[in-house]
Amino acid sequence: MTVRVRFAPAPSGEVHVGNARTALFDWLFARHHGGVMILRIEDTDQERVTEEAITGVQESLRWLGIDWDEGPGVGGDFGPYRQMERLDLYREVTDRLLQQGDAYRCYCTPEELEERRKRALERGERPGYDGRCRDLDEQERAAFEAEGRPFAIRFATPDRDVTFEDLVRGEATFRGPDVTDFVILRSNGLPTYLLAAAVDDWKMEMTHVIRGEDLFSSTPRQILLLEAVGAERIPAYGHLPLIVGPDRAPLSKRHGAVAVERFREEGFLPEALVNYLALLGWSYDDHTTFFTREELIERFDLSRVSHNPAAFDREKLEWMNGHYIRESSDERLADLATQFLKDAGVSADRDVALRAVPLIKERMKLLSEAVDFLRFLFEDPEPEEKARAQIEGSEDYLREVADRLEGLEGWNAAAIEEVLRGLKEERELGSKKAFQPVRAAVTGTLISPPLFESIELLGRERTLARLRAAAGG
RNA sequence: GGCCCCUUCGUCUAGUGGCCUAGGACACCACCCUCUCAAGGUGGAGACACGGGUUCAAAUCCCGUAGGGGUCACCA
Repeated sequence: MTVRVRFAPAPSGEVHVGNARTALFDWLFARHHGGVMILRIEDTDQERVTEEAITGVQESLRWLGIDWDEGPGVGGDFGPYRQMERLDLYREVTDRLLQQGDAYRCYCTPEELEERRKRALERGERPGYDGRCRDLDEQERAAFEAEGRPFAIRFATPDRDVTFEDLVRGEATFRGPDVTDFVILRSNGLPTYLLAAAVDDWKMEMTHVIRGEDLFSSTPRQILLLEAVGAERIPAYGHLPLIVGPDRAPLSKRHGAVAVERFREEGFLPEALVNYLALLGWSYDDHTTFFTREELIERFDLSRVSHNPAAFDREKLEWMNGHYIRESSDERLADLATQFLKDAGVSADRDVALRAVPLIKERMKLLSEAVDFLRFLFEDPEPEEKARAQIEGSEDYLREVADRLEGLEGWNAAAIEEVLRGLKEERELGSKKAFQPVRAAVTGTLISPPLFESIELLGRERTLARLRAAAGG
């Protein structure tokens, strides 16, 4: 049997890392088993889903290197892969359920439901649907119809327990009375998640449904639904622990960046995010931290997925990103750094960036840091406050440095270092006194790539000009 | 509130009754290296939520308590 798994987002904004992690695990599971990865767009909530977000999901997944075999852009034998293009299917299933007596029209208005839910909660009772419209008699029904009341279609859940084997948490049982009747078709004619997802999982022949823990309790409802429509096979379900913020509350924007796209913009490498996310809720052994994509695919196993919510730790992600930056080729880093520089409004030259990359690759945790490190190579610096403080009082010294550098025969880091160290010795200066004013004058900052190499890269002409400008002419 | 799940260093985790004096990683501290900042090296501090059992033996099994999370939507 070919493993078929799907990632089925409801694109209403940017891709949250929690969803990205779910997508990753779906993908790793599919690839590990040589199965099929499907991307399905759950766009039945017309209020929230946007076309832009639908494109965004695909871009984010592609950036992460998560590809799909069926879905938007690639097609497949089980399409269409957008639920809004499958409405006939859902209506057909709903009609069948209605005919079988497994579903009924519910005339309760949202206000009434809200009111009753509130009262139930106050009385300490279960707030789920109370089944009021399930047993309306002909007269009551006729009255509502005559009134022209809009109605939704509810599934009449059978009064029996549902047990299933969860792929990550083991056997789970839901008691009949705890699974209340739920809406499958809204009054606007669109299906709810419960119906659409279940029907699609069935029709698209999903073998495994791996999703977030927030969907855990929708499982019995979907199983009941599939049993009622006579699905020939019901997928195996697995629920992943949620990702929470440092305060253990659900991870959200107030915790900082949570969207994949934001991480990209901030200068994270996709392999760093993937490696980090893989380790959020999953582990391989007691010591392995770095995994290539291939190793992840080979070793991924749902049985090693944790059961408890994991806190997102941005510092560890950054550390890991630094590791991957150091591992990256200078060529790739040069491309990326140039792009970040340009996005920051600095007209950077790729060849210069390539020569500078070896100086900064072990200094960055984020690619965006390349901007501050390399800016001085492309534009004359406006020394920051602390840099100015270093320059003040060192004017004569800087002038002397300029004079000596001007007479230098070769122009390379070693020769430049010799000159500066020579002067340092002559004047009996400490390292700070000797080099920080120069760094300040040349780069406009006190934190920069190594000085001598930076000066070499800058070139004699610009170095002398900056030194003399700082010295007051 | 009902139901369900979870609870090992601050964080991610290893651990499936004796290998645990509880291992690794991030973060933190100290030292080394050093032109700034990093990177790197060495060392350090730091956890089995609590209370009862079971057992020769429990982080590991059972019960309870506390805390956290999920869900009970015409949102997914």
